[in-house]
Amino acid sequence: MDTEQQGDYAPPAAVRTLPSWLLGQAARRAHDLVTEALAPTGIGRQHFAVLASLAEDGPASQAELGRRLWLDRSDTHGIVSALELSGLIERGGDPADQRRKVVTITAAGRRNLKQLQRRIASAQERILAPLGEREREQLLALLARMGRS
Amino acid sequence: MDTEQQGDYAPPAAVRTLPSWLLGQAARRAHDLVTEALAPTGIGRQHFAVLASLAEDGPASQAELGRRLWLDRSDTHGIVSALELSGLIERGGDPADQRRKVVTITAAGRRNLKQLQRRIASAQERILAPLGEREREQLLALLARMGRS
DNA sequence: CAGATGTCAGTAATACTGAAATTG
DNA sequence: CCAATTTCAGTACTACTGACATCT
Repeated sequence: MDTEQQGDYAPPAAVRTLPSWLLGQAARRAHDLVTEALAPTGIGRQHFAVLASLAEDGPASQAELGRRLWLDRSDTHGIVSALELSGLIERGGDPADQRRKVVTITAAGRRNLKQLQRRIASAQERILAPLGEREREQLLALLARMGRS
Repeated sequence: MDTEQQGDYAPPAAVRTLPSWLLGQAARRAHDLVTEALAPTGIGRQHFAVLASLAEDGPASQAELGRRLWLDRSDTHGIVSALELSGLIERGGDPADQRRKVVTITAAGRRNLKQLQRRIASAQERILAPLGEREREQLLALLARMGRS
């Protein structure tokens, strides 16, 4: 209840100018805006990612879903379970490999996905609001290049 | 144990191109590199921030420290307690206001701070490694402008 | 037997909530 | 009486660890 950045106060330059700190602040703000945008739907960020992956890249086992989305196997299990309860995905056995459970997005899942994408898009808009069009492209290009090495 | 980004796998474009997702990935990487750089010292990121704030902006009550660093009052208490145990700060009563405890950095704290700053600086170097000098400046300028609205 | 998969229980780190006690 | 400060206990979310049973 105190973390909200206020009035005149600011961290010292030794903190405020750190790339890691600036990234953390921006990411936190982005996280909060997306979470807030999704809140009314009862669906979380990871759930959205799973739906998007299934819609875009097709059905997959849970383990493969985790690999696709860089999620822990253990966490993937929980997310998929919740989505199954909501009827947004189906979890069926794989005849070719009886260890696997093939996860497929349902019609309801696809329908829901579009709603979610609209909400998320508007959150992105708010996140990037302070920047102009050219600056947004710059930022995204720079961030995209920071993934490796 | 599965979150590590691997080989050919990648999230779908609907996720991979989201500003919020890109920020999250970059921030996570930055967080991990800083944490790793500080690990041998037994001192965390927030502890560093407290030391830096005290060194740069002078002594403060715990509540004011929290305001300066955008930390929760409750968490500030824990961080300050740990730093006191290590002898890096001192927590003394405020004669002018007996509710407050004035937190001051010690000589050992200042000495330690320089070591920490070196470690953190080298982490920043690794974080920004993929970018050129001009690009680094661009990125930081853009991030700095995303704090408000 | 090694390796992959799904599942579960539990931990760690961080951010947050709510409240009590003390003092201004 | 209201507000600020320190402190504590507990919650929520996310990421992660370790283990087990099942199957290839």
